[in-house]
Amino acid sequence: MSEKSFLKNYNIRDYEPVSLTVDMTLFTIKSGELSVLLVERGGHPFQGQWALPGGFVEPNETPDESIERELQEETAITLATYAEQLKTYAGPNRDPRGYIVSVAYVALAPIIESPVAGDDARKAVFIPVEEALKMDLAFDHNIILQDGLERVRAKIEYAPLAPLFLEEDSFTLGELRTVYEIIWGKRLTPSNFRRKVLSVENLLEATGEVLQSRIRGGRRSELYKLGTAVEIYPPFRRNDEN
Amino acid sequence: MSEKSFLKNYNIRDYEPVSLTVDMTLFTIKSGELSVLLVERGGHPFQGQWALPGGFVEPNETPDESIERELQEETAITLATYAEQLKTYAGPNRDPRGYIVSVAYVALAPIIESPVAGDDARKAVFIPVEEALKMDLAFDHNIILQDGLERVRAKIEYAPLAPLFLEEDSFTLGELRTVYEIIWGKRLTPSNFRRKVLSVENLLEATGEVLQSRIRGGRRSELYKLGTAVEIYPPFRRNDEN
DNA sequence: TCAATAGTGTCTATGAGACATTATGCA
DNA sequence: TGCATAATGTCTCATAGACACTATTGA
Repeated sequence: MSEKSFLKNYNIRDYEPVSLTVDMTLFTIKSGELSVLLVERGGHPFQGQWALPGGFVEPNETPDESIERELQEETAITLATYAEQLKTYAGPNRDPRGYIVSVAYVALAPIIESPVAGDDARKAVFIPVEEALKMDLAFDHNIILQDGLERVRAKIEYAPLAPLFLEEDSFTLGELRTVYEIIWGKRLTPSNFRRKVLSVENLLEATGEVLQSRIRGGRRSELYKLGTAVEIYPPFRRNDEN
Repeated sequence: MSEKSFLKNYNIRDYEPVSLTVDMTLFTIKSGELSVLLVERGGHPFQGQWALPGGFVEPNETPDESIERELQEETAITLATYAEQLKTYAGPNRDPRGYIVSVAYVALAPIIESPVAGDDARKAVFIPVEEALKMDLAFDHNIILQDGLERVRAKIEYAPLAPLFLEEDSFTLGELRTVYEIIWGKRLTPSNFRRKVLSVENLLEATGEVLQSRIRGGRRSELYKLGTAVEIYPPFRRNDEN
């Protein structure tokens, strides 16, 4: 501890301190649309404007721990969510309060019916990404959202993340396909999708069960759950022409 | 300005300030091996130990600008280099001096014969990555190096970055193939590699010239330079079994 | 001549898109 | 019966790996 104090005087205080925050792009699928969680800012700057949820990193936390805490606070209940670091946005002019470093994350969650407002009575709602991109978000959050969206679209090509958008552990191939269709914004041929996912070793595991209680017609489908594969290889492809 | 001062008192000082640094994994190919630039630390902590080059971000800089400055300082001359953000490493226990945020970058450069030592008289040398990974680097730099290496190996699959390891603007397909072979650590079939790179639209552009002055035997090869393509699609594949 | 590298061409296996066909369920 | 979704199967094209073969140079 005494050494730490000594070292603190060494050269670290020659530099202007900065503040560390985390921001997240929390995606879910709501009413058939890929949506992102936005909060209305309760304080300055950008008061009253919409922003990505986030907050300051506590002195005893890593950013990973901080984002985990934020996720719990925003979604109220403990969800089987997923978060990974996206990119860091920093500079002297991002925030009028000073030099702010924001470590941005991408997080995925099944639909949450009522995300709770934060401590400071912020409103929190899921907004379809198409709409959110057109809004004038606080800070540089439009750019962060754009980057986060691209990450999600790219990453489900080779990582088994799509099932995280589904509420149940077991799901039908049609449900899984719908997730891809919504995120990529294009239709996929059911038979080809089926062949593809089932050909990846250990990606899905058949439960042997069949989905009961269906709303509209159609053959009852088999239920699958995630297998042990950590990578989709060869990856799916979302674009041929693009 | 008065508003800024007011806002500064709003809530930003409720949080422990942190220090912002950048670190880079600067890769090059030296003597047929993928190598990374390491510096010997001149000051505490980890004095005398090897580390990735980096430094504190100045108050008026973004991390991107900071890494650009570091690159210039380390390589002395202005190189056609490339740098992109890798990941941010932060936490209360990474550095005995306090809470340090390090934004890590991946940078690529053609071989630099004599990288200069930094202001604090540090030694700077390129070390083959295989060796560097076995060393006990300062801080969490072993992890950063591992992550940077994986990024390079993955990214040359779909981004036209490999030519950045070559000194000249124009190069032969054999030279380009060798870059891939060194980075991936596996042999590629020359004819298949040729077919692959030439089939990607606008990836390479034939100069019409032929390489003169060859050391050992072999047919003289045509010279190519980078085209306008920003993406290699469909991507190269480095692994089938893996 | 031989060795070494560049460049061309061929065969084959794999994977993905397109799409037909059958199966099963509800209204 | 009609419609909707699930599941199976087939055809074809594009791509990549393996590899044979020719071309061109220096030693």
